[in-house]
Amino acid sequence: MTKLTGRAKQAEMTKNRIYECGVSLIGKYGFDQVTVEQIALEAGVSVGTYYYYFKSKFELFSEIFNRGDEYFLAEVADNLIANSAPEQIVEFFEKYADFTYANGIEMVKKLYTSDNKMFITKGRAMQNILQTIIEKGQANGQITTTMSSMELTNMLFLVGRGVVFDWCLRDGDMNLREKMRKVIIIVTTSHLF
Amino acid sequence: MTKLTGRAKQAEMTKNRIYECGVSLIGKYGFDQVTVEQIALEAGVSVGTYYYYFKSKFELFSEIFNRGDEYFLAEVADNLIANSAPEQIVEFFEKYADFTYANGIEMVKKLYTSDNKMFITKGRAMQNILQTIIEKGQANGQITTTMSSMELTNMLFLVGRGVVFDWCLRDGDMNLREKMRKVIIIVTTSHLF
Amino acid sequence: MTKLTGRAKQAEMTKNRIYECGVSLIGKYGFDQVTVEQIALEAGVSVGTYYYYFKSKFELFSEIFNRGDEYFLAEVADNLIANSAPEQIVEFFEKYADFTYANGIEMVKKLYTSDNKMFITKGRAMQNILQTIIEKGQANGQITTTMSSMELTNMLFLVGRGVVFDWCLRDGDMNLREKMRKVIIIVTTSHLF
Amino acid sequence: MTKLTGRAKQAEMTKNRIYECGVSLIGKYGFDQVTVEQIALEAGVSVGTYYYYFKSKFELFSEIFNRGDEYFLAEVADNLIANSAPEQIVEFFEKYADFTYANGIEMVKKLYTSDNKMFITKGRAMQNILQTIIEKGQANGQITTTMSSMELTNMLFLVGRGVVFDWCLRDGDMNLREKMRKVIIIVTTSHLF
DNA sequence: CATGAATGAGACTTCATTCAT
DNA sequence: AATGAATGAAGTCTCATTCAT
Repeated sequence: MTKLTGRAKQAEMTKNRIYECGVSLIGKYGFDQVTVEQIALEAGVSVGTYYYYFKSKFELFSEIFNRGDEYFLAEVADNLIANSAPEQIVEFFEKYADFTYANGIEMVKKLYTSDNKMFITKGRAMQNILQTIIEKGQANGQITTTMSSMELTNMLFLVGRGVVFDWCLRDGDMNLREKMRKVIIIVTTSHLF
Repeated sequence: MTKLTGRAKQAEMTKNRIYECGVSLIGKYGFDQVTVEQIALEAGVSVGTYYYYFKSKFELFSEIFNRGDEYFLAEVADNLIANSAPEQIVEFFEKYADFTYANGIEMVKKLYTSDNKMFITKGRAMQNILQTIIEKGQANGQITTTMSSMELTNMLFLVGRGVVFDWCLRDGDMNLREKMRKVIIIVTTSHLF
Repeated sequence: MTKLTGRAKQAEMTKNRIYECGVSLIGKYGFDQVTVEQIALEAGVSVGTYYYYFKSKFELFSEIFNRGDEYFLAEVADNLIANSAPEQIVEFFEKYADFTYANGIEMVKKLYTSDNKMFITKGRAMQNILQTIIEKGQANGQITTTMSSMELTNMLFLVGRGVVFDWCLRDGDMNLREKMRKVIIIVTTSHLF
Repeated sequence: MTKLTGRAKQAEMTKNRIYECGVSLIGKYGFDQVTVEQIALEAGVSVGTYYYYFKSKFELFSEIFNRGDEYFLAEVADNLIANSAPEQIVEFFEKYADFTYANGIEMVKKLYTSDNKMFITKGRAMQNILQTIIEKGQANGQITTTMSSMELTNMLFLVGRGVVFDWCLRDGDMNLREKMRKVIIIVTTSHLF
């Protein structure tokens, strides 16, 4: 089964190996603490090879985020089992918590920096999924229409990020999923929601 | 009680100057981007002098947080004018927003990094003030007792930080005080609060 | 005489393509600033292919010079229209100026570096043409014989290169042909020439 | 006699040591061939110290040129012994040749690159000295006035550089002073001069 | 109290060249 | 004839920290 379709496959494997090692190392020690040399060493390639596949140190980091987003889209979007919109929202954020948790605390810590413009890029997969849920909820009267679906989406993410940020601050020393659930429920059961 | 003239006063002034310049510089460019040499230069002292007053580069950063906490304690604790506990909570977070706002976006951005242990270790003053409000509210039935005052305090701070973090993400391009008010009201009017 | 079809022709075309792209790139950005990878990319071949045709990065640069010399020999040698030797010398250097100009300022800049041994080792074609003119001039008394034809040739080239070098220094911001003409006339009308 | 006036003098000595070693090394091997590490090593300091005194690798090179210019101004300007303007011009370029020669072939080679804007910076000491000579010569009818003093200055430097460039090409294998003398005499005795 | 020269480890990045396919 | 993945030495530069004065 290890039949290699020539160098192309080999190359992809190499890039993947570098990627995996990079993710792992950054996850363990943090972006600034990891050097390109370490990543290369861990991946069993030379520094030059790292730069053959990634233009800079940061590019690998970027890639992490992109892949994560795709993953989330594929796994979560069509697999919500709750019935009502508010319940789906809770479920959504539970998965968000799970997804975050799976990335590892150090990884997430690095991501949760205010300079990370990726959080607020419009049209991100996650945003769209949530907004769709909300719009359906508004359509059948389960969710307030005093705020727009986008505004509500933003607010929920804002709170969700607050939970994750808190989790980071405590170095993961709390149940992310539970806390997320609790907080989101409080918000979605407000008179004003 | 020695009247601060001569060397002692001079020394305090020097330390203060270094501190102010450090804050300003970090606020403008971020902690990692500012060098000790720059701070010293700006303060009109030598690198050696910097190290006479601060054990390391990070120690100045620490000091920023300490002073901020003290300031908050002195100004906010005894000046809440709202009557009910929930209203006081809203007021509290409005002041938190104002205080944050006053620190400047860049400064706050730098502070709002998950590596910043000071959110947990320091800032107890703020926590205590809020917890006291909550406890009074629980005592006279204005606030739920299904969660402990500490748990509630933490949750509120978590949400509050979520708002600030969001503000950072948007580079200050939103009304921090308004958003804070809105979100905190939603939480405190929840069935479960 | 094998009609250049199939592989042989293909190969020559490939080498030519690499050569052209190399010249163009070096002309634009300078030898040190251009990488083998860039040249290969521009030529639509792989790095490996570059090394199949050129032993090193420098070999392409060498080739530039060789081809230039050949070109000069073919075009200039038999096409001088002036009558007297001194006039032919002026005409010769006008063509040298034209030829230089045609190579493009950046290309020439790179060539006009004192490390370029090719000025001495190569370019014999040009030297020979000029020397022949001078010898004829000496033979019929138009040019001094107090210096050997070779010495005079070298001196004239030395001055000619001075003009080109100046042109380089001014980034092409002067009329190369005019200046060349002016300076060479001054030299060839000297009492001592 | 080795009394050190404190650190200031010590520092100056260090910078000078780095400078001297840099000049020497570049003179021997050429700018691109010398590394900062080598210079530091030779000077007996750390790489960091090199960068404490020079902002970049190139800055030392710059300094070489500047100091050379100053030197030329001080030594040559007021020490011309020839009487007529044309003779002074010859003398001037002899000194230019001597000065160039003293800098060492490798050094000069590096300097004689068409990218070196310093050659044509207006108001350079050397230019001014020569132009003054020419203007006096024009004033008392020794030099043509069909060209401006500036034009003549530029032309002479152009030729002078041609000689130096030739000397570089031949790796110093010719008598720079003699050749310079010869060529400049030819130019200054032209009908048109 | 204050200085600032000196350190040196270490970071990121580039690129000519090779070689298995 | 052609590919392009892989190499790794080498280079420039930064900066927190120390210490003799």
